[in-house]
Amino acid sequence: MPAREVDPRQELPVLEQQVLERWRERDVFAQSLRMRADAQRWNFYEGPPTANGPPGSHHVLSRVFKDIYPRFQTMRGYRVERKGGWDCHGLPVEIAVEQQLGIKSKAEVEEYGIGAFNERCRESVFTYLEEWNRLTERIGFWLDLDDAYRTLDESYIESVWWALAQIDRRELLYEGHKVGPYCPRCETTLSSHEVALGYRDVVEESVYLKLAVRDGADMLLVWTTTPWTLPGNVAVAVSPRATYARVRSGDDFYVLVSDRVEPVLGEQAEIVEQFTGDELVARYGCYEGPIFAARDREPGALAILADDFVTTEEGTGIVHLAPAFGEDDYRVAAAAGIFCGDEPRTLYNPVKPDGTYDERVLSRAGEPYAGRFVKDAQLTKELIEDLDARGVLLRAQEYEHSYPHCWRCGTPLLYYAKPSWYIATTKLRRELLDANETVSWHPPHVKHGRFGDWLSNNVDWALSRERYWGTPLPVWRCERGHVHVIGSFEELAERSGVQLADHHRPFVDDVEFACPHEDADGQSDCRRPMRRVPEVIDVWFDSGAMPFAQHHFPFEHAEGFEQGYPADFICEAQDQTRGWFYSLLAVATLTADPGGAREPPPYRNVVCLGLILDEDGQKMSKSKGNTVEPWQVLNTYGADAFRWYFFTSKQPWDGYRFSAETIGEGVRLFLKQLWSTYFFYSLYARVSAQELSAAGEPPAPSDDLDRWALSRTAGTAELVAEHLDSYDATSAGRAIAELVEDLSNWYVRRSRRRFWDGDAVAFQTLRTCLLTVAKLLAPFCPFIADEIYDNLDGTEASVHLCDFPTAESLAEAIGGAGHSEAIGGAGHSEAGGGAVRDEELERAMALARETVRLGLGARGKSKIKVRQPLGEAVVVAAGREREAIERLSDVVRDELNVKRVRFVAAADELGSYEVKANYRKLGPIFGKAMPLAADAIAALDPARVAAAARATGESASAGAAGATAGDGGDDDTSIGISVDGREHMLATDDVILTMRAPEGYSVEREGAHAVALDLAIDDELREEGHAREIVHAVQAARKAAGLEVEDRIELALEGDEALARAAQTHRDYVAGETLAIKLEVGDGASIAASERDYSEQVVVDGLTLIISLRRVAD
RNA sequence: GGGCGAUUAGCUCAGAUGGUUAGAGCGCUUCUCUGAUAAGGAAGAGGUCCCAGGUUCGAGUCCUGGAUCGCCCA
Repeated sequence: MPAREVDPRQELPVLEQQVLERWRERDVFAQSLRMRADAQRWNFYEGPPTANGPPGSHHVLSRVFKDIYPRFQTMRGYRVERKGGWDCHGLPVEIAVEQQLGIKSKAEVEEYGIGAFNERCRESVFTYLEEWNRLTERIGFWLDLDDAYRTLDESYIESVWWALAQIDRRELLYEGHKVGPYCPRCETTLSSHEVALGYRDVVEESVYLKLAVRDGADMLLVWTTTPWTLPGNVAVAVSPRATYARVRSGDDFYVLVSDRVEPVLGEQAEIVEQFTGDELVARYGCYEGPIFAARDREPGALAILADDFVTTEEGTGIVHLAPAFGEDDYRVAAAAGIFCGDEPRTLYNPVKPDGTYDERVLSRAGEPYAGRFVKDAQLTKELIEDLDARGVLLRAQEYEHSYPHCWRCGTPLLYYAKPSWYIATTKLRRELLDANETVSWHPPHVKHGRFGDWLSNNVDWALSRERYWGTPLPVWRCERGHVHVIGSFEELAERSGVQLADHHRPFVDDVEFACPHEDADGQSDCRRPMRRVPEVIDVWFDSGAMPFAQHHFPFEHAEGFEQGYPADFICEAQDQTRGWFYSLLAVATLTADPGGAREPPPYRNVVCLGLILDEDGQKMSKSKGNTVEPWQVLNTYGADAFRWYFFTSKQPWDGYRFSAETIGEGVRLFLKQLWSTYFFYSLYARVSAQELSAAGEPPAPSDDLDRWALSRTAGTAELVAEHLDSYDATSAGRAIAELVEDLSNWYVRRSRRRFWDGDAVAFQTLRTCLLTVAKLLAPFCPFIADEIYDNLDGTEASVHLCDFPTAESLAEAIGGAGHSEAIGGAGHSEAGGGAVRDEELERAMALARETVRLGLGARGKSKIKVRQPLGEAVVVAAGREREAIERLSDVVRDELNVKRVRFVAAADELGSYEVKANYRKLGPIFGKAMPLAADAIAALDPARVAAAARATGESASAGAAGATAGDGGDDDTSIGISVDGREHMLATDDVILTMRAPEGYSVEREGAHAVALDLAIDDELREEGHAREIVHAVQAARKAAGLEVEDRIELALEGDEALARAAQTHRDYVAGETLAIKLEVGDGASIAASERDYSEQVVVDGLTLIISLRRVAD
């Protein structure tokens, strides 16, 4: 029996708070872990968020998906550790602190002091920790927050150092002088996956330049989208094999790639000569430079080079080279000997690390551009004016493209030559791709699409950051250039004699030790002091190291790490494709231990979530003010509603368009319907509590409706488990919704009377179904599921400590009787016992419901109310369908309110037919001749076809494989058509028969199914109809009189004679339905005004009725 | 410029392996039920399945090209 009364208008957010309180009291989460302590592991990794900003709706999305599968697998019997984690380091934190301090540059940070600055970072990183924890609990995300890993912890840092030392041992760590993406505000290089986070569409000025060749009047046309790089120009390049043209335009001669002559110069340009890029180089060799004047550059000849990287689809097919600002520029210029790649000082770079020009760059007027930020729009304008004044500008043109910006501070990135530490991930490309092959991606296209492509185009990982708040790069170097990577704190302490309590900057920067490398002579050790390089590492390496670093492996907890590796499941938004998904895989591959526990990949299944957009499809962002505040949703609709929306509204990788209202809709549809069913059960179970407990354990259900409900529930349980096993919460959730819909709108609706009557089997059935739904729903909506379970059963402290239901567990729940038979019984089930799952019955019920639907449709057409009984419904069905509906004909009869259900084998018994070809069957046979075959069939006599179909149908249902015609067309039971000189004997399913409405019946049909109602109403039926109307009217009167549903009454009915007669004839029925212990009918029947509680005159079926009633005390 | 995904009713979404008349929920209109009732049921209106070609007897579904949107990469 339900322990508590259920409020039909329960506010779910309030309920959820109560459930949360109960979880805390009963320590349910911890208990769910303890319970599975010895079970097989199923591993989950938490991708660490940063807590220096408040959590938003997109965090709710990822966190509920991170919850549902672990919760499900726990119920399935696995041990699922759920260690939380926090990403603590990195630029986001530093930037937040800089803003607090009103600081804008690295110089100011150093002035403030690295120690103090990092102390502020350490505090800032947990600013919103409390809110994160509160939200995590409130949305029902079970995560071990007390023992969460934190990337700033000493133990974590030491594990990261260990990993880097491993990587160094494999000779994959190196310092490179490369041109890479660089943020001039943060003054640090970024990695490619960070760059990927910050692309934005921008409109910028591009310029076409005309550069005079060394000898002669011809001018090379050069196009660039980055005018700011022109002061760094040292050469130009052409594509060696492309065709270039020498073109006359007015009085000038220009040189550019042939394909671009018209787009750049217009139609009037005249091609004078053509030659390849190589010939161009040979012909001209040099051009006049430099483009901009500089203090340290003399006018002179600059080289024209040829290289395949130059494309000819855009611009002019001639590009300028500024080796300090472009990867290709750097490579080509170095190869041409313009500077020495090993000697960075020979590289011409007029831009300082803060993104401003140095003293060397001068305007035409001789003014220095020093201190101006190179991407500044005003500066760009001045540069263009300057170019014009120098006579080298052909034209400037706005150009829209997407350009990378710093993912945290928004500053446009520069491609900038800077020494930086790299990991040679390109050397492991094969291993990365192989590991990816074994991962199941959801959705699958990520594997060979976005993620696979990314791995194929892998570039070395730019690891170092010239910043402060991060894991210090454990690289020490002596003046001879020897490099040593420290792999543990102990090693550092041994070498240096210094024990650090905190290995962050600045403390670690002061630690020195003697170089352990051999000196050049090979005889003695170097012994020169080693100092740490100043950089910290990319935070993405921190998070990628979490599988082992969260356990302080290999220094501690080797077992915890090894058993917890790899993850069976991780889940993040798709923006992590190049973020955490990559860093996890890369770090695992870099530190792999072939054949051991650390073999990649570090995860087996990835659920990749889409983005959250607002109602209008716009990306949510704080600046647009279109975010949906999670607390607002939680307080209004609750966590279950929020979760349910994310799980079931669509496949999560497709992204969401939503508003708070959208979520509310889901509540009404599903949660309220479930709650209402649960309320209904609880209400009557409590009313009938005494008799039910007196009756003891009810027998196993034998009623078809009960067995149907249980079978549907069992089938759904299997389906849900299957879907959740394949990470498809959407289909699983929708299956639950369909079940609840069936229980509410069919089982309960059909069984109401049994509940009023205290039918123990009905209670047992519905309780079992509801408890099963609660368990199925537990991973989705953990609050409402637990409330229902706790009130209806409560054997365990929580639904989350139960096993996930199966068809077998359901059989046990309703009494083992049927269970053993279920194994023996092969498919066909007989009434009375049998398996819980009865697919035959489910199909039959579906057919019966279809029949009812059609019958109600026919009623609707005829405008005869359901309350008016009719004589018969004629159902067109044959063979197995007929048997199925016949089995459930009581249901059909009752729903349609008819006296009889008559079956006809085919619709011609009712009326006339149309006959149509079954395209699906005949299409493959006739091919091109199909339209002719269809015409031939349509031309057949429908009645004959129907008769033949019936005959073969019967033989088919008797077990024959199909009717094969004997000899030609004279067989009575076969009809042949002749198409295109081909004979074909029609089998039953070669044609589809549909019926036309006959006279005197209302017919509703759909496909081959049809239901007709006999509309004739005789006196008897009419009288019964009146009686029903009278009951209806009295019930309304009871309600108007304010009576309780169980109140007994005295009733008097007076009025039209026909009504009075009907009431007399159906006296018992009327009295019974209205709970009247005394019923007077006829002229003068009434209760004295002083005695009655209520009286009214109503019109029933167009006739007058006077109702008076009096409540009788118990 | 390239890659991936999306585009189906006013809205949110379903539509295995190509098959007869493309579905559901919400919203709207009408009717109905009334002992779960600020619920439930039935019917109706509402669609160039983004466009154009192609393959096929037959395309929302397969192929090619294009458009729009989103994401990602140059």
